[in-house]
Amino acid sequence: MGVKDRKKREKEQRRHQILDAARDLFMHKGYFDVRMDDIATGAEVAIGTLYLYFHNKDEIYATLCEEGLDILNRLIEDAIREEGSFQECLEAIGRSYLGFYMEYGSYYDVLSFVGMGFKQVGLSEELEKKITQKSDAAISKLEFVVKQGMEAGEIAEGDSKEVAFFLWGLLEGLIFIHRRGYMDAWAVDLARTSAVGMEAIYRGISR
Amino acid sequence: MGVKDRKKREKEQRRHQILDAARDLFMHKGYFDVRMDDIATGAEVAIGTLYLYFHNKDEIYATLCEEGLDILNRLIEDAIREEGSFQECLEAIGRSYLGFYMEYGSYYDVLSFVGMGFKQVGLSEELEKKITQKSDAAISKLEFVVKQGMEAGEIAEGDSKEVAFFLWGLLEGLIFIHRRGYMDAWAVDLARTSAVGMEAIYRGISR
Amino acid sequence: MGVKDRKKREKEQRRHQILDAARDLFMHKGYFDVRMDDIATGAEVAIGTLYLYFHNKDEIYATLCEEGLDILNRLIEDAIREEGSFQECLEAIGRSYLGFYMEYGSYYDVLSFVGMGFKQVGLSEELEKKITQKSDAAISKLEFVVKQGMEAGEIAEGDSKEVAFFLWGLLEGLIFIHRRGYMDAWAVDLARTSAVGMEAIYRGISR
Amino acid sequence: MGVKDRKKREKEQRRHQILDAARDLFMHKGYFDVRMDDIATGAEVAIGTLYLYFHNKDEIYATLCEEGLDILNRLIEDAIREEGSFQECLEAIGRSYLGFYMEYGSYYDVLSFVGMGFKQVGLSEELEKKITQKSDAAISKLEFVVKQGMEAGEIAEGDSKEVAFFLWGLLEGLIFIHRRGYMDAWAVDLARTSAVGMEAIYRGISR
DNA sequence: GATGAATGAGATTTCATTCAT
DNA sequence: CATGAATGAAATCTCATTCAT
Repeated sequence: MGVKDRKKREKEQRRHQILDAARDLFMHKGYFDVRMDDIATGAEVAIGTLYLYFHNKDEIYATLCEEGLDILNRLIEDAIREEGSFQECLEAIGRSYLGFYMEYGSYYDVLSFVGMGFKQVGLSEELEKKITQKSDAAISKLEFVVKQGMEAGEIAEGDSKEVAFFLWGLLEGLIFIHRRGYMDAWAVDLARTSAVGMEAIYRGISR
Repeated sequence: MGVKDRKKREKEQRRHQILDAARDLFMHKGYFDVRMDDIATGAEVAIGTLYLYFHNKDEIYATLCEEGLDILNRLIEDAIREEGSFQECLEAIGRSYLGFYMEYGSYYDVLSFVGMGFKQVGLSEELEKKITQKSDAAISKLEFVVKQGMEAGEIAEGDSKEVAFFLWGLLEGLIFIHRRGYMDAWAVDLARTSAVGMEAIYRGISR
Repeated sequence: MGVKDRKKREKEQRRHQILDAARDLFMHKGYFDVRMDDIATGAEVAIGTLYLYFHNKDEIYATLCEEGLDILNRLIEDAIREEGSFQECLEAIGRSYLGFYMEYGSYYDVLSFVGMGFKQVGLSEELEKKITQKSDAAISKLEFVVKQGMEAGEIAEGDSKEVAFFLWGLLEGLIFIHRRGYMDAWAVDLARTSAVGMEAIYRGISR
Repeated sequence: MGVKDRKKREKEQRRHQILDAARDLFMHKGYFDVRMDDIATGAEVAIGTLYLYFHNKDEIYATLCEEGLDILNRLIEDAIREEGSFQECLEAIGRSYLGFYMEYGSYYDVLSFVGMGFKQVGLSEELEKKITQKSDAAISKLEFVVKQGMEAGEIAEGDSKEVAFFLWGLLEGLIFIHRRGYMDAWAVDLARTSAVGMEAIYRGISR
């Protein structure tokens, strides 16, 4: 009994070791420059062990993508759940998005890579569907918040989808730029710029 | 003499053939899925010939990046040169940026890949410096425009760098999202969303 | 005491389970395409258990070969023991050989593979010796029958070894051809062809 | 012009180098124990070169099979073409078959392996069809000879297919036995045994 | 005695780059 | 200058065997 449990726990642990090592490597070197050898070394297991837990390199990668999206969605949901005005909600979402990027940067990189439209990462259609689904979920939530803001009269009427998209675009774009290193080079702060930008938009669309 | 000229012309032409083939391939298949063989076939030259014109695969790639950035910078300069109010200038820049993405999409993809922050492309530091330089040039121009707008009293005083960055961020983010296919899936128009978003920001920061 | 007996019985049983599973797999998929995992699954034991009963994969294979040869030899002995003329004896041997092939086809395949003359199976010298020994036993018996036939004046004098070999060759060759599927393709019956062929030879060598 | 010709000749030569090395290795070590490395070393080329001439290991193997069958068929045809009595023709065919085995033993091994019914060698259906076709051609020729012998009244009437099969079986079986090393062990000569056996059959079926 | 997770050597194949012609 | 056959390092994945529990 206890033995079985411990074994199961150990297996789970090993799986995590592998995913942790892989995430770290994918983040720093990108999908193509990570060798299965590297992951094995990083996880302190033999190469063969990797294939005991995952079918192939792509599956490791795919698993990381899913994990990342789950975290992101949870963060956004949390941000929305907290009640408050549209403005407060917007701020919360922005903080969540940035928070995900700052705290789970490795996932961000992993996900970006998939999203780039580079088809070489032979992800299964299943995963692609999952990613789209989970991303759609995030957009839906944002649009819902916008709609509520309009209905409450807090912001001007308009195409809620469009508004949701440019809000998302601002966040995504700033992170993208930060990721490339331009903000550090220009001594611009991501959080501040994001806050100021969101506020500008808010003022631009509020009644 | 005429002979020398012709030879030179032919060499230039051959170089273009190679770059054209490479750009097309990199755009459609991504850096890693393009083989030197493919480029040679596409350019209708022998594989060895590629190495007469470029040191290696990365250099071909690097040259394309530079070309792309040159075009982008030229477009932005053109947008700024046309005189007018800050608002008009902003709109012109937005249109230029989007225009670059729409008309020179292949360059955009190529550049995005570099921008991933991943080191996997293995580009030389020299190229990285060049790219940073040329990107910086673009930001400088944008910041300059913002500063002028502030000095002219058209928009509120503030950190011009910050404003420049979130304007850029909005454009970059919207393109990024569009590139991933989400806009098509949600039936949202890139140009319209961009215009509406920019206007919102403008209202948010104008006096 | 009963306990010890039961244990011994269980061990013997387990050994059989393993051999049964292995024979079945080797027959259907060939030596190289059978994994130790497959055998373990088929025998409903853990992979480690295989190594409690056999040193390695080859030993399992070798054991099956021995079993097969033992059966074959027993069948031939039975055929010879029945008294009668040389002709009757010859017919009985032919029927036995074919019977072995038809009823114990899995052993036949297993043995053929060894007989390929290829060293790739990597069997121990010990096994090779055993197989040769047991095959030699079969030939000896056949030669003895031929010699008796000559001495009895039923067939012409001659090199009894040679005669034994071409009798064996006919049987072996027909089975080989049948095994490859040519008889089915040409609608030729193995048993009949063998009988007719043996009879032709008999007539050719009988006084 | 001369240059092109020489290049072509060299390519053909290299192809032969590879096939020669491969045939030798397959003969001595069997399909599975031959590594692409071994073939490359044997042919004195780099590993990559192998893949310039053949798609994969199986294709090398397949090419050897075809070559072997072509040689065999040519030999049989030659044997039949020489006019003469059925008996003479039969002897000629036997000599040819044995000759193929003795002189082109490597091909024999290669072909036997395919014929064993081990499916692991992932030969294309195309090749399998070719092999069947070419083997069928050989059988057809043999049956034709038998039929002529019957019509000429040299041998007794009967099922010509059956007769053809047991003649083939005798040859195939003797070679098979020889290949396994039993003849050497028993100091029996293949050629003699074959000749005596064929003659016995001939006597058995002649009028 | 039984288990099965872990091991890691080793196999096939790819492709950027070179260099003799 | 142009060619393209040859190179060989390197990557992913398999599977017989071991050994701690």
